[in-house]
Amino acid sequence: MAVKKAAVTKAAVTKAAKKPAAKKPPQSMPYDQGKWAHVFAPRAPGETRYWLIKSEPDVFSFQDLQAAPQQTTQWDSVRNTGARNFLRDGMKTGDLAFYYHSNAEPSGIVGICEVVREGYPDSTALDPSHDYYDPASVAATPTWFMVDVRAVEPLSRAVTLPELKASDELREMALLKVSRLSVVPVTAAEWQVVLRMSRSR
DNA sequence: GCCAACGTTGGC
DNA sequence: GCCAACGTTGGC
Repeated sequence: MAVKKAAVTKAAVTKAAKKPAAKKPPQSMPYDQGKWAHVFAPRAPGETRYWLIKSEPDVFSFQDLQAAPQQTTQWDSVRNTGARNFLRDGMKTGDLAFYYHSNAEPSGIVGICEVVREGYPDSTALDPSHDYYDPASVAATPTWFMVDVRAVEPLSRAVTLPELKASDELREMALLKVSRLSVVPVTAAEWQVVLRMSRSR
């Protein structure tokens, strides 16, 4: 059963872009040589890494995850290559992830979940009847991947986007630096800062 | 391979 | 609803 969680298609009509492009875009490079190389680097024995996954609560909230069988779901329907690389090659079983509610009131980090199955082909991309079917992705060489995540616990208090932005210690947080990636890495230091914020007040 | 058009995310 | 950011597509 495939639940759409990321890359939610809006019914709204998108206006055509109209500004002349002036800049030249940075050359894209292999993900393991770019600024995210460290999240794909070999790990120390037993090392846990941290992530943040976004979902619109109207589509699939943290409460929905808690209510799911085994409090687990497939993190499917991601159709962005950067996020795909994190799902396919970065996240390992036992890693922890913040659960972020986007397009919410307020947007923010609301819970913690755990990776319980490492990247495997996203079945929604292979199913012609699915809204997120991608004919370019075939079973033998799948383009899109997903992981399974299980709810661990809600934060005792949600940490909102304005709070995250206001923190000097989170100035370099990927969530705040790179827009529109539905899966982003979180450093161990940032993880602790957010937890501390969630426990305050 | 370049780059303009187009599509999507998500904050505001 | 608007639009900045940025990824993808496709004509050439």
